[in-house]
Amino acid sequence: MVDQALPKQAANISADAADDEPRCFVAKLFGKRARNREAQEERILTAAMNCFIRSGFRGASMNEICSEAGMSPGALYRYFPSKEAIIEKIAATHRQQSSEILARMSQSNNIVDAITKVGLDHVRKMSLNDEGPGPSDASARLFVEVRAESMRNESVAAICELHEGLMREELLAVFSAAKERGEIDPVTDLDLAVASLAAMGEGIIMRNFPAQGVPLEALEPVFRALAVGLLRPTKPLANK
Amino acid sequence: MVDQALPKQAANISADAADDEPRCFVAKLFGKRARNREAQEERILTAAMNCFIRSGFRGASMNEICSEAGMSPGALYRYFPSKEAIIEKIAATHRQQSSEILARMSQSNNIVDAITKVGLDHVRKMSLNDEGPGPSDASARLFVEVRAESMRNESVAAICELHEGLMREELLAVFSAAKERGEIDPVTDLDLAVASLAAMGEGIIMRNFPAQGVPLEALEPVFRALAVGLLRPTKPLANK
DNA sequence: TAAATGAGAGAGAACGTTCTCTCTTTTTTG
DNA sequence: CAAAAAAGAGAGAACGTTCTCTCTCATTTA
Repeated sequence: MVDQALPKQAANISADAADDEPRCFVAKLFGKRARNREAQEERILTAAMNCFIRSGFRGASMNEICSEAGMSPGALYRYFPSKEAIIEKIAATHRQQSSEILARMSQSNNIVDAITKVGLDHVRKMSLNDEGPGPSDASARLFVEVRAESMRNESVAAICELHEGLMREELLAVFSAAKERGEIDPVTDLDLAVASLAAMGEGIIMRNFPAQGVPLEALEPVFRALAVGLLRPTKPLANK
Repeated sequence: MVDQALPKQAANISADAADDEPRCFVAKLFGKRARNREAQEERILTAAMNCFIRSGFRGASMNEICSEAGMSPGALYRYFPSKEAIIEKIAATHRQQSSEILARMSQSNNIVDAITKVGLDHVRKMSLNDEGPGPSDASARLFVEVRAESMRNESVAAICELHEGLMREELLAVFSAAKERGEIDPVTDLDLAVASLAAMGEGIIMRNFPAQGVPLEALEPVFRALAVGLLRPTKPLANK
């Protein structure tokens, strides 16, 4: 008696889960409705990002975002409870993209090559405006905007700290491994090297060299010099 | 008849110009009134800077600035025609402080020492909050704020470009001199080195290491490594 | 038909700015 | 030098606009 409903639900999951008209509670999670909701949220986020790039977090109004999304305020507020929530979501997405590049850092056994590559990947990803519209320095603008906001908005600060902490950990792990392999001078302060590299990488992303006519390849020796200078790698055949 | 008034003014200039109660048109420039006006402008700018550090250019309201300055809107608008004008003035002042450090760059004949020193000076000046109140990363906040604003505000962009152009010129001149002295590998791309150094310096200032517990001295080897890596100086007694 | 979705007017607060008025200081006049 | 006139400085209410967000009501979807 009590357990009559449960087998029914279970049956529905296995039988109708892929249907167009789900009739059970999983519909909320996987049905057409849910898919539409996600699409709308995406639409809003894309529009908001364009507006924030154009006018800044504080400078862009909800009306501007609504227009860009082709949506009424009533509709938009069905998907996001506040402007703040949109800001936080966009800050999180943007910083996550950064940290994902680091997470896939190659475990090459040449530490200088590894960080040169990761630096270039980072700049490539954050600088080149893959989608058509918008200014070529779109990502750099968003980067600075998020950093500025994180300095006076606790929620955004926490979001940044989360992803930047991950990035620092990742870098530190790779550096530590290289140190143990004897690739790096044991005297090197790894924490300082990580922090310095991160800060300088931010500086380079912020100024958006590719958008100013400096080709990506030109940055290769810059990152290499940075890596050599900060990590003081022992030469392949050390002379000591 | 027509020129009766004029000699009177001229006489006043030579006789009473240094008095407490000037009666001629130079009073407008050097009198008590003018001094008071400057003091008030200063008061407004200081208040506005605190507000902008706290809430950002767009986040701070004119009421907030008025309260901080202990002044009514009516009074404030007597000194600045708009919020925009205050923003521009503060952006200009902040960037000028940066460029002034570069302008006094020592003409040491050791290029690595020179840029290490200038880098440290820059961080010291921009990081340490000399005045008492406000967060310790006040200058870094303003730095990021100005950079963000410069990416979507043409007036602020022009102000930044002015001072940053001066800084680049100064650096380039020093580097060129060093190159001619044979201190730097002739192959080095000086323009790229200048741009990279500037970008990385901005990154370091932005992250405000001193405020995060990293002492200034710790940054000395970082700047040194940066200089060596980017400029590829020839060793005192080159081995080629 | 019941629930989900959206449009759009609009509420209410906050915004940057201006206006009017008062008080003080400076200059001119008799 | 005293009185009158002008100019400067500031306070604070009020302006029109714009802000974020809500509410009502129509339409679509299942």
